[in-house]
Amino acid sequence: MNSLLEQLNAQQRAAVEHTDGPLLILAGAGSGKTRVITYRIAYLIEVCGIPPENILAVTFTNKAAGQMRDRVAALLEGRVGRLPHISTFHSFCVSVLRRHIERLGYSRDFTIYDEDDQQRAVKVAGQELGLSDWISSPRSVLARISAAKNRGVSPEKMRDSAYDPAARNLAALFERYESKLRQSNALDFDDLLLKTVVLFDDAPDVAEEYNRRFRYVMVDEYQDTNRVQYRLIRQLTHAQQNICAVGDEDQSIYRWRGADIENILNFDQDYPGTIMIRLEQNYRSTQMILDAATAVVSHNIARKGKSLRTDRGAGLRVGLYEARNADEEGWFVASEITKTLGEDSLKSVGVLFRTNAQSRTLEEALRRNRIEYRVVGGTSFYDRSEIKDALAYARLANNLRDSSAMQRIINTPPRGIGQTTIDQLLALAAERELTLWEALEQALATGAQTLSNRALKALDDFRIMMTGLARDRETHSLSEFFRAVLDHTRYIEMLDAENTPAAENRIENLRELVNAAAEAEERGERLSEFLDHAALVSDADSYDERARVTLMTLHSAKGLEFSVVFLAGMEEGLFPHKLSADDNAALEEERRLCYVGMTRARDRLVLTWVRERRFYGRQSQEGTTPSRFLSEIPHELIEPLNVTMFSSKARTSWGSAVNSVEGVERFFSQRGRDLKPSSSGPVIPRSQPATPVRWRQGSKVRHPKYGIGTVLDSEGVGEDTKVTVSFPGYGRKKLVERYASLEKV
DNA sequence: TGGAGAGAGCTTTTT
DNA sequence: GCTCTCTCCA
Ligand SMILES: Nc1ncnc2c1ncn2[C@@H]1O[C@H](COP(=O)(O)OP(=O)(O)OP(=O)(O)O)[C@@H](O)[C@H]1O
Repeated sequence: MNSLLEQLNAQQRAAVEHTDGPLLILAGAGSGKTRVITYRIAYLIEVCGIPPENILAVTFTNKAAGQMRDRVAALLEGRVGRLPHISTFHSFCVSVLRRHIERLGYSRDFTIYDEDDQQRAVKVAGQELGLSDWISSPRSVLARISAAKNRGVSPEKMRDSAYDPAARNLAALFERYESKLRQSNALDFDDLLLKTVVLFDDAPDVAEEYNRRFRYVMVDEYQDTNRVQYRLIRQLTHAQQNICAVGDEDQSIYRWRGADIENILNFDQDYPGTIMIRLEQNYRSTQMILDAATAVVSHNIARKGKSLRTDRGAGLRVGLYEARNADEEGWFVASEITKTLGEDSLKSVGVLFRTNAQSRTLEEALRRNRIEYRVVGGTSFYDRSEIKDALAYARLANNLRDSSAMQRIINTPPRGIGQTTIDQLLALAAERELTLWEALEQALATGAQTLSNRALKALDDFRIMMTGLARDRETHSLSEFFRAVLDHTRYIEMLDAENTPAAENRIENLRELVNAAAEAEERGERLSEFLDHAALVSDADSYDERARVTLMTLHSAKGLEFSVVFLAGMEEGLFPHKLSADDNAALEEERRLCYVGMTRARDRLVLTWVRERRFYGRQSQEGTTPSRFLSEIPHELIEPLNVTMFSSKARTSWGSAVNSVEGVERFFSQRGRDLKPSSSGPVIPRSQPATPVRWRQGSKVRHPKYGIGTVLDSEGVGEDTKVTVSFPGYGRKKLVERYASLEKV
């Protein structure tokens, strides 16, 4: 009990013991903010005797929520049966809405629309309004709709303040999009938050209920709350004011999706009597790392500044490596990881980057060096098309009004319902303000003349099948239901017929889905809960602390820590990203992102940048410039690592000269590009004169994943030969002989 | 209607 | 390099 407090420093303890009244913890990276929340929850339960169900802790990601849940459980050591409600903003809102959304005129089995669904809805809205041509990309329209929602702007408000045609078009689309979603009984991600706020406004009794229930509310990463989340927290705490918010203004990295740093800066005005506690001891990083990170973020003008110290000792300087291209960057990172894990196989390594596109090259390098790794984010299990299809069937069976799900699968597998037929249904739906399902029923009932008999038959078969599945949903267990879906829709049959390794892979994934359903069933989940889970746990390959090596974007890394961190792609245009270049506030956000990334490291931090980086595969950008963030780190904190690539003789003669970023650059400009790979490190592949004999153009080859394909081209010799092959269903692939295990047929 | 093949455009970051 | 979209043909 008291041992809880013993594991905290004086300020942290003060924060934990201050249980009642508003509390704000504003502190830098690695100072134990999250730890305070965790201990505070345990303290409230164990020492103050607060029932767990009266405590709510909100985080931004599932990853963070899961970690916090685990830590609280570990602190309580099973002495308390139930755990407090620890969840993300979004899943908290879903749990509220699943109970009370009827008050807003939706039904409780509402569907959560993902990005695909949203795009489909925008496109349909555009078609109905005759604005299809005006929409340059549905994504940008959606981004603006989302921004409006996060600011709490309704379609009506947008329309009333629209003075030019473009703004009026946008407002019209927004309005139609909203009515499409409502008609489909669907909410998008932003709605989950927004509708909860509206619900609490419109139904004060419900708001009261939650205020009474959650006597203690904790919010992690408060600096990244947007306006809607802010209002939600206010609503939840207005009665008791027992709120504990923690955050760090230097780690605010979600301004672009509406996060408002004013929320944390004005906290004491919102909650009179706020106690503010600052934590100034960093427990994570060495002095070198901390100094380097602080130096970078100090370049932000709009910043209060705070002090942070560490007892962890000076540590190693921040490594800096300049690579010729992204491949070499990958090889370098891989060889360093091999070295690191060779010294201590229990170390954790984080490989962080600005954009998801960087991931593939790095992954490839790790794979080739047989390093096990995990990727957080990116395409998750639930993003795969076959899984989405299966879930779309389930969604439609669950909610026949879900037009987006229906549009997705009405002709997958192909069942003779082509684009013309679908267009007619859509037109009918638009004309009579029907859902797609209702349009189908009406078309069948009235025997719409414009549709061929063959099309009508296909539609009727589809209707009968879906009605059957809707019934199965009620009579079958969750896993049986999914089996029925795959069976009755002949989805597996379609994949079987393809008879390719990829199709088998997809069948395997679908089996996995059935397994997941069976597990959910054991936990007592219903279909709608299962679907919520699939919609909300988007980074499904959630962070596994046991994994030695983890790849992810800087944004995903927030809140985590690694013994060794690689920050790849430190180049102007990439980081800071070129799209932030002419907006000072955006640039400062990039700099904070850099601070977040650097402070993830406990013992060692290595920054890498690349001289020539390819974008979209082809266009090679001529000569990149190292990121400005690199030059913002004092030279004495940097250790140039390229030196190790040369003989020890070269190192001594150049040693002092390269002890700076400029020095490294000068060094390489004088030396040219003839880097010699170090003898211990992995071999850098280099292209060789083309003498193609082994892979004749037009010959057939077999690939374990893509099946049989036709050779289009090959370059290089021996094991390094790169063969370009066209695989039916996959298109063109460039494969390196050594890794691809190609077989001649 | 649907498959294959070719071409265009695209990527910042996430719940 | 990848994916969505268009076009052509059975
Ligand atoms: N009093 C303490 N004694 C020992 N270790 C501590 C203490 N406080 C925090 N730590 C350790 O310091 C590290 C950082 O803590 P935590 O993740 O809670 O910080 P944070 O402020 O939330 O960090 P960030 O904002 O950078 O994500 C963790 O490994 C944690 O266990």
